[in-house]
Amino acid sequence: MTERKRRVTATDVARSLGLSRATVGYVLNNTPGQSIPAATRERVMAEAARLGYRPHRVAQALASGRSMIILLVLPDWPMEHSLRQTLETASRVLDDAGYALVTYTRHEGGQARPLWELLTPDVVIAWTSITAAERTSMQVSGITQILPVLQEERSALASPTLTAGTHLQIHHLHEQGHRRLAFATSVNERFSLLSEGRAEAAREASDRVGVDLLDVRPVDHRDGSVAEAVREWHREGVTAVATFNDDIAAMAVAAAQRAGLSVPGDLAVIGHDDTPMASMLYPSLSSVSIDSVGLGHYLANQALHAAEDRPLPEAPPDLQAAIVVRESTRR
Amino acid sequence: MTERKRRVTATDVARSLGLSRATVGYVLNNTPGQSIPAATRERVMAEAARLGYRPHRVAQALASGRSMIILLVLPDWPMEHSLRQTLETASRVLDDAGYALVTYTRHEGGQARPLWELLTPDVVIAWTSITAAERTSMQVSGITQILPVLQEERSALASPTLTAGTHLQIHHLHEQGHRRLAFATSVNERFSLLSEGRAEAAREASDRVGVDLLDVRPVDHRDGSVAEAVREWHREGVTAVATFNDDIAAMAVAAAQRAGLSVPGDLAVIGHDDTPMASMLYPSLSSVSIDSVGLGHYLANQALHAAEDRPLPEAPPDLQAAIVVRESTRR
DNA sequence: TGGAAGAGCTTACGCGTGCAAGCCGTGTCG
DNA sequence: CGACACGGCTTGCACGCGTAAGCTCTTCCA
Repeated sequence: MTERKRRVTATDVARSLGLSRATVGYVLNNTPGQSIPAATRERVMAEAARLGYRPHRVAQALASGRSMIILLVLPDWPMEHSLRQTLETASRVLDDAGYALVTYTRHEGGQARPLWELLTPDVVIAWTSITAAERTSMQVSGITQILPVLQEERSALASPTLTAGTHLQIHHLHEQGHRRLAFATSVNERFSLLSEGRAEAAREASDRVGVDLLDVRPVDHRDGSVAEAVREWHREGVTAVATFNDDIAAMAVAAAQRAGLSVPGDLAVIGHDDTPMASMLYPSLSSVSIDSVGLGHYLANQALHAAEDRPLPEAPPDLQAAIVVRESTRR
Repeated sequence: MTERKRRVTATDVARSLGLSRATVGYVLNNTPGQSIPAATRERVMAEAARLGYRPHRVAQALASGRSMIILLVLPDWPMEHSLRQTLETASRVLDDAGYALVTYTRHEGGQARPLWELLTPDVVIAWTSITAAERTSMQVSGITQILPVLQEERSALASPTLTAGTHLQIHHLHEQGHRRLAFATSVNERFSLLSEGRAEAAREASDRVGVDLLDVRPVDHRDGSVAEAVREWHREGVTAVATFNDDIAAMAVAAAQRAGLSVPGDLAVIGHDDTPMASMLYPSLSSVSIDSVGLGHYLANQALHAAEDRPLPEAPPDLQAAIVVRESTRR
């Protein structure tokens, strides 16, 4: 009784029906090129259901050479709301196609055995730059499909999607009548890639719409750099700040309030990502909402193409970012 | 050349050395009960390294019946900072023992193929209540080790750890001289288990220290219920609010400010979980910091014991919660 | 009426590994 | 001098599945 229950295998189903395992396999997999009468098909399906047969994924993976697992390597960012939505969407799309999406956040300290060695995924999506060593490790583990998302070379996603919101921020501030702006990024090293990209986008957008971007700098609340930044901005006549994300925006608002400035009266602030937090604060934060669902679809499709060795569609995703206007920039 | 590189197998190593595969296997696994001279051991190790041999986890899993994967089913909460730290810790501990920790957040809509069917983990840790159907699905998939974390029956973790912080909140507010309190929970259904637990803890703690807990209610910023709550509290002489988490606390602070009340002057507010956000706001939020690292160790150890069929230690984890005093409750 | 075509199966191998059981040669002890 | 232990290996099966190749019997047409 303490003995562990053996799981039901395809052999059990076959034996119970007096058929061969192959036939059962053909039916269950709907293998093309086999002539099996509907009657037999039904008998097999019924018996499999009756016995509670579940294919053993591990054995399938070994035999077929495909694990039906897609591994998404995430950057070490706090998991924001929009990212979660993206993941959910991607996961659902992949699930419909029979794949499982597993997410993996790397540790600071570095893990001894990275997850791709254990899971043998069919595809790895690298939503963060991966080192040469990691790349080698993947290849040695037999992973041939490695999709970069943020990498320089093939960043279909990087430029348009991840910086479009920044352009919108600048446009919005300009529309609100602001002419002297600043951009605040994160001191967090992990964001550097994205942070740089958005800062650059802010410069471009400012040039284009004709406003002065007087300052771009990383700020933090712990070392007093936000406080300092806010003071300087005010002194130099900056009337609005665009930020890298909602966290930075929240910090900027708090610093302004501490300095006795009113938001948005003395300083307008706009965040990025439209975190739930943005609408919870006072003043509520204007922000940029990302098409996280669309992004999820895009990621999933990229992965599916790669998994089935089809060429990747080169068309950039049609993702929309949108300004969400709230109190922190409303006049 | 376009042909996919075959991966290096133990057979390759054996052949290249003129040894049998079994010997290679014994050396690589350090199998006890085998007498293999150091010289041979070294030859095998060297050759394996030279060829870049990596054991095929899938084959290992099939042969040994153990996947060395531990699946953590997470509630559908926003992934907070402390949770991330818990996961990192647990992941690292498990990694040292050769296990991989995979996290899985269930979808609202329900996924067709849950991850445990695809990964065949050795252990599933359910950090959220799982339905009977899910339990059956796991068992059919051959998973015998299912560890509940939040479940009624065996909630070694639930009561002490997840509600200790609430007691601290009440004590802290009492110490600060507050005598008429309220407790704000989340309207979010997903939190209900935890939410209820903490609300109950708040009642207990209030009784014990001798303060009046005048109101316990779920609040939200979207339907105006926070605003209403703050108004009523003020009218009834409530001077301090303890909350379910930092999000609720932030909402309460914002609502108070909107109503023209000062925090903490007119209303003191304390959060829970010590989110990074807590220190970014103005006024900064007092909160409760959880021993997330300790929790991670605890989870990992539970999983390890289960994975190796050892009895679970009944001793409750020695986890500490601590008040972090910031502006929102400082007089 | 003979042969080909095909329907409806089965047999058998491979995926890469863990591990029980066995096999040969040398040394030791009674 | 024979039995026996043991070091140092090898042979071989199992894990559960995908699937190529083959096998038998019927049908159909020249």
